Amino acid sequence: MSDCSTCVVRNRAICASLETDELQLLGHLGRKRMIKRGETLLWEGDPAPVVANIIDGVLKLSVNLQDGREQIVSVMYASDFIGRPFGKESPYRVTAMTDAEICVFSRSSFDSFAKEHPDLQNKLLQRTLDELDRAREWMTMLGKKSATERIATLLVELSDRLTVDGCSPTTLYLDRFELPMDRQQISDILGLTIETVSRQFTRIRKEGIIELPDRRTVIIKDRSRLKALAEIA
Amino acid sequence: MSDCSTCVVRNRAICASLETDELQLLGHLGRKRMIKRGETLLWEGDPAPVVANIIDGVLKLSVNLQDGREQIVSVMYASDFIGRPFGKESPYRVTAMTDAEICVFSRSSFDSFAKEHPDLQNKLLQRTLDELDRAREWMTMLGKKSATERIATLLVELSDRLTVDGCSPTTLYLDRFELPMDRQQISDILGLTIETVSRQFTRIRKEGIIELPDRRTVIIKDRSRLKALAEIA
DNA sequence: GCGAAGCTTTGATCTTGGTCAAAGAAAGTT
DNA sequence: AACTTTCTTTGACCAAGATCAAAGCTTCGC
Repeated sequence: MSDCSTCVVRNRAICASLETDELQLLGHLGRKRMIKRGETLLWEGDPAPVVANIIDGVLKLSVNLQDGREQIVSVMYASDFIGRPFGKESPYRVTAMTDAEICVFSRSSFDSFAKEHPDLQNKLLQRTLDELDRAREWMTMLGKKSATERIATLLVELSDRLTVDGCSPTTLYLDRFELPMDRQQISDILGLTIETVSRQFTRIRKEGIIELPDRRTVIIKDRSRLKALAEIA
Repeated sequence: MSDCSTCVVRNRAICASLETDELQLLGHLGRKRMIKRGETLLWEGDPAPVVANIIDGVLKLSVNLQDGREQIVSVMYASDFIGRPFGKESPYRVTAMTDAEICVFSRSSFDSFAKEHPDLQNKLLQRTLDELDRAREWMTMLGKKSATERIATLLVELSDRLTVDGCSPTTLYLDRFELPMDRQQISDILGLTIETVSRQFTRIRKEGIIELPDRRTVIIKDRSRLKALAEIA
């Protein structure tokens, strides 16, 4: 079991909808678990035995094609909810992009707990609606944006979502952060090739908008120009 | 008010989660409404005053960019649910692609009804999760598929979703149907240009996979080859 | 520290799909 | 029916990004 009251994502995860006593009940069902970078939590087509809250780290949801390529359909951060409650198997593979800490529940026990807590279910619905909005924004990117715009969009999102876990205000943007993924994964998120990703990084670096002290670190030097690049035409 | 018991989508829409007497209560809140092709039901950024079930017809959700172009992020069919319950404004524009009939509820009355009917809310959650899966499939298409694959994918989806409204079994696929959208709209769905769409139509027509007796009609002559085309690599 | 294995970057070339332009076909109007 | 308007197709050309290939860098193991 987990001690929810001291959980760093207590107020941001779906658990925020619960009262203290209900939280304790849920806590008895959950279990903290570490997963290492690269480890896969859920395989597509699996009867999805678990759902989870992300406490720390970054995970990806991906659709893997027969020829070995993959499209990453979502990148999830601390306080996000993972898995497919109620019925259905998970249609995606869920893999850790960084070492991560998650709070797992068996699907069946979570399902029945949720059925008895409409507030939780309501929160879950709102989360899912938000997730849907995010997916559709991504669709617009894939449908309409150029390579440069895609890179800029990703960097802006990361600098927003990668804030130090716990209690940072949502207005905080990071000007320096570690990429939770390599170039290949960036290309799989953005629907580009690794070479194009690399060339675009070089390009906006040469324009002085960002710095890349090493392959994983990004420093945003000119946020307003980066944001302008991320916008469409 | 609407007479839900005779509604053609009664068993497929979210209303299917309700008992007869609850259904009557909801029916008092709903109102049938016709909208004409091209008419916009909801504008992006609006305080989204309504939610609705589609009874008949096809509607699109779109993100409209400053330069007048648009990305269509979803195409919705009979029995689908439209709108953003609980809070938030609608981030998309909702427009009829064909003449359509919908069952509208004011957001506030629907919200409070849903709060008191967990089954309905649960159904709504499952719908939204399904919708999310659909959006992510679309993302994979936009990220990885070629122009030909995109066209083939859309035609397969339409022949599946455009079944005669009411009570057709889900196994029915149409081999002849009317496109609910023009070439421009197809290009806005698939993230292509209208010229590319036209060329790809011509191509698979010349290969004998489909026939195009007029600009709106599609006849699938060789479904297995069309399905093969829709698959990746 | 040396070598192997991975990443990442850069370069050269090619392809797909975009852009620009114009002609054909339907549909709507007078 | 003639004319306008709108939608669709086709053609010629272009460009963004993909592909193929090779060279630099890191990282890791010994």
